[in-house]
Amino acid sequence: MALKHTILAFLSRQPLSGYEVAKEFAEGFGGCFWKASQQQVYAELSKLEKQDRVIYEAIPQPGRLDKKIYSITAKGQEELIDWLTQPTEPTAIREDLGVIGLAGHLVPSQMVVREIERRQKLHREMAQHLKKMDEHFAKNLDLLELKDLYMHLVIRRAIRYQEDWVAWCDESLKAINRVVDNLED
Amino acid sequence: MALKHTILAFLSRQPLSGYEVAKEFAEGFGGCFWKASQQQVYAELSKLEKQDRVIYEAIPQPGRLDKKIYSITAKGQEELIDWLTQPTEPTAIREDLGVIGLAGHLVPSQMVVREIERRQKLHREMAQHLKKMDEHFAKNLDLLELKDLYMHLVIRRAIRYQEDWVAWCDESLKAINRVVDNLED
DNA sequence: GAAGTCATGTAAAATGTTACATGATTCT
DNA sequence: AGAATCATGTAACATTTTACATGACTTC
Repeated sequence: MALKHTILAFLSRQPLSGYEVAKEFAEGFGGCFWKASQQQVYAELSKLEKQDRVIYEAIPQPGRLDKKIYSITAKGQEELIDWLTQPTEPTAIREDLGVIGLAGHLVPSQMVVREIERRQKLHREMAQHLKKMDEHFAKNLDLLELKDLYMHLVIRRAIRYQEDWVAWCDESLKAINRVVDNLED
Repeated sequence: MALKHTILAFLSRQPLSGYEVAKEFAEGFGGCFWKASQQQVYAELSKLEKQDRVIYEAIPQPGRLDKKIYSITAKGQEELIDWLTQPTEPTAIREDLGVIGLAGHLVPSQMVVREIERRQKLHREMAQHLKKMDEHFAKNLDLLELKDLYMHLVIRRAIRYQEDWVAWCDESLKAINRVVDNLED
């Protein structure tokens, strides 16, 4: 399970509130390669706090709930490093669109085509968005310190992933059209 | 949730026993884009059976437990088609190696390099294996009927995915080496 | 004789998703 | 005035993972 470790990794860079951690997952770099809901984040943080992996400082805010600023502890960092030291396992692809490969013959090919086109557009947009996030790093590639280079590489991973989807959609649409045209002759 | 639908999709091609479905996930095309353990498969199948999405015929086997051959029912096929008709959502990438982008600075860069090299080798092997599975389809690309073309496209998706990993590893290793060399000067 | 394959499951624990709940502030 | 953002959570449910359990047949 990497949710725990991802949160620890966030906090190893800088102290953050639960709200900020959740936002990081939803919009930030974290969301490039891991996903977690707000509820999961709050639950995990309070668990980590009980285990002394993180501590928080409650900041009173006028007219609002206290903001809990979480920081990683020595114990937390130890565990994180320990985890970083283990070999990683490739994650299995879990992709709904893949089921079409098994059961696409049950629906008209036009529907498959339309769905692939829809997905292609989506992935194109995501790639675009990620590229914007990466701009700052990509521009100064030769000046980056290691810490930022790693960040850049993760975003690059996500960009490639999205672009690969776009290319696959292209390839697939062409192949389907070819076969469908053949059948019509 | 697509486990249910993936199993229904398998069965829409041909009746299978629980054991065979599980094998499909572990080794077959199904494993390209979805993953499920044997226990999950058996649990899901008996649930689907109670809901009349599938039925089974028990085949007695000498000196062995009965083999339960599951087939999809009309109701099951209806549900599957219904599901195929909905738009799919891209799956979030969940990838342990990504955490390194956030916390790689906590360990020596050599360790990061070694891990990326290890992963590159793994993905190269997986791509190789998938290409073998695809050979039969790739050879007869222009003769494939739609059903088999879809299958080919799913395998292609998986191949691209693995090859994209390999290329990213390459790119990343070069970038890290460049920065590390700079620091040493 | 040991390892691997065929064949089925149960049970507990960990994780993740969905829905609900509250309430002030800031932006349009 | 309504929507979005900041800020925290609880509870129920679904899903996944891990460990356990059994036993014959086949291949090295």
